[in-house]
Amino acid sequence: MAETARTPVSRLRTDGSRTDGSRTDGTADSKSRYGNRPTMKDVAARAGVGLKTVSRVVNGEAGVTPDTERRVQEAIEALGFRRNDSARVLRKGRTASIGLVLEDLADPFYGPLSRAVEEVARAHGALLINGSSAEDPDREQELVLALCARRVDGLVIIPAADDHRYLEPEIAAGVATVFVDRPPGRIDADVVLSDSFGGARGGVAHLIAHGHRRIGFIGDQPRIHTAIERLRGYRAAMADAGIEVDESWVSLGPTDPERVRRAAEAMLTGVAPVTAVFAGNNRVTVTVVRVIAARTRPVALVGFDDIELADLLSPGVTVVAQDAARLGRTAAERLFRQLDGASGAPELIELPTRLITRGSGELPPAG
Amino acid sequence: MAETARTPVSRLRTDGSRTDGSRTDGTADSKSRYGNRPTMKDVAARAGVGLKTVSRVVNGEAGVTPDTERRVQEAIEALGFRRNDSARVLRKGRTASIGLVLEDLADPFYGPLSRAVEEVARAHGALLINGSSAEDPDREQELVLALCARRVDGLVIIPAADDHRYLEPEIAAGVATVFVDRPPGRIDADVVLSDSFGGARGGVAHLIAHGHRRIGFIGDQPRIHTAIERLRGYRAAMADAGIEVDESWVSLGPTDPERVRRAAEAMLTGVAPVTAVFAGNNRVTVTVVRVIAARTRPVALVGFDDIELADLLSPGVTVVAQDAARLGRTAAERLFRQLDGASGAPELIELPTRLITRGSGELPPAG
DNA sequence: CTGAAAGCGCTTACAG
DNA sequence: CTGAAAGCGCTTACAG
Repeated sequence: MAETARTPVSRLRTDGSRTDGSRTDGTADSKSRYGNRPTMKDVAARAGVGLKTVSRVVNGEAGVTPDTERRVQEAIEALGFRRNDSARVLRKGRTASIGLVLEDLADPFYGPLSRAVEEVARAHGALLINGSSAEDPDREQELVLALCARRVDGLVIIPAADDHRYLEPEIAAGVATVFVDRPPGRIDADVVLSDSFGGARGGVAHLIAHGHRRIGFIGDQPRIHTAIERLRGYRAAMADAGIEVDESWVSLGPTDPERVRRAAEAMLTGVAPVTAVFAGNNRVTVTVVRVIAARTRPVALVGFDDIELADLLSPGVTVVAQDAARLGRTAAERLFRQLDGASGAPELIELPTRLITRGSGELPPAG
Repeated sequence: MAETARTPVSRLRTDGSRTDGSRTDGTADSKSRYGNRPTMKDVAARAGVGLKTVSRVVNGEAGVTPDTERRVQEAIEALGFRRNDSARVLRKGRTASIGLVLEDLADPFYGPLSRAVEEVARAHGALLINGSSAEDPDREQELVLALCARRVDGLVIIPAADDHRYLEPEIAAGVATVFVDRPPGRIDADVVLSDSFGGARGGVAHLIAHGHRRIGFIGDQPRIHTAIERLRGYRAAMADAGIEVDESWVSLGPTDPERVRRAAEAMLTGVAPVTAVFAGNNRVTVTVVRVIAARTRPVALVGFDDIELADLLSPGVTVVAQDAARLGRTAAERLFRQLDGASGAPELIELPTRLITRGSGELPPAG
């Protein structure tokens, strides 16, 4: 790492504010607070008007003569005044900010979802406070309650916990709440989900239609709702085709590469090795692709969630895609509808998935 | 989309607070504010103690008898009190929140960077307010100033604008600021960059070492600092090898697939077609991979930024990787050092890149 | 060990 | 058209 020191710069203010020593309220020195920023009171003093008049100008309210307005504007410019929204918020009761709690900011699946939530928030003049639960229920709760303490107007939560009763007082106190991707636990609240069951069932049926009968399922930990739903879809498709599932074909657990690799190797090398694998999410798919690529005998694969460059692999990876941006948009719109006073019963909104065939899911059974 | 209405739930509070009608201050009804949450004043009244004693208990300060503390705790539980950090912040002068402004929350390059910033913020007890500039200078400024109005303690900015003088009053007023990935324009501030020049130079030298002389460069728009630096690295490597650059080999512009595709096709089909391409960032690389895959004659490729599954393509994609997480971590640590009072001159910190060879960059020139 | 008063920087509800 | 007073829900600086 090269560290290059550069020319020192002054961090003193350059806007000339308060060179007149205008603080007149006799309070203790507050240099450390907000870097001693000018307040409306300072502006009022400089412009020779009342506090309320400054407030009117700053908020573009009617009822100020052009001349008065000009004098206030000049004082604002001269002092470099910027309204403290933190104080405004305290008085108004709405913070114009919402919280988004997801599993991991670094997971590409959540990028488009976050961006969609941000766009809706922006359209409503709200800022987005973002945090990762790291799939840890305690961390989720800690983060959610910290957001509530900041009095965010609403929360979009991709839950890690399976018990959200800790949110009941907050919801009762008026915090709008929408769950996404997974349902809340032990409370009733709005939730937007992809059709995990239907998507997985369709994906597995696709493999069956291409001649497979020994099909593996590798999914996320069983405490995660989507893992269970997708497994249920797998079992339904198998049952529909009259295939009995050998339990050695099914593996749920953490989605780190080592665990998934072991699971895949095991079901590909047993006495009744699978000829196809259904991967329960994007992380599983990526690892299974690697395992399959290292083997000589072809293995069919369908993955839940689309992944970048899936079309450029050989064969291309067939996936059950969910629309992450639409999940985020739908959830955020629902949230702002709550904030606008819509007070219907909590709803479950389920978005469809889409099978994208690219080759890996159309391979016939080997051997 | 299936919309399933579920059982209605009551949104009334379940914690039994204020069933005694304890609001005693005679103010106007404030039902709409924060959903009528209990305040320290309510807790104090219920526990029969002073406001300051409640504050002591809530903040874990010493000097409260066990008995008093117990009474206060009981009142807190009974009322479902949660401290309003929004009010606290107004008094304390620090919001314990930082802003992160990046180009696009949906871009996978920024995922690990955001997560790293979040972890550092979390370690310092701060929340992260996140927003996308959409590569629009006006939107960047709007977002940054909105964050300043909320009085975030600091800002981590991946700039879209090339003039940041609008930030001078804010920095002077004490807002800690660190730029990442690209330097600020027309102001002096801390900045953390990857070594774009050196990385590109090394990547192009790698292609030259494998026999290429006609090498294309496709990069981002020329107003983006990294695009210029990487092009400079390309030119330096070519000059080092005594190769004169034909300007038809160089293309800068937006990184949408159509533009990049046209640029790539043009330099691969001209009178002196290139035998290798250096791609200026992850989005360019992805499109160039697609273009190359559709052609019969092999083309060597080195891309700036690593991409997922790059190792599974054939050939694997050779890249100049930057450490996005380290960029974020370094910037955030620098930010909190500013907030802890370190008042040195602004510094430029440059992080090294790493060449990862996977095949595409080691192909010999075709034809 | 405890609490009343003043204040953070705004907006609200009035009164002129 | 304009502004003084009270208040949002906390913390600070004191005084007992």
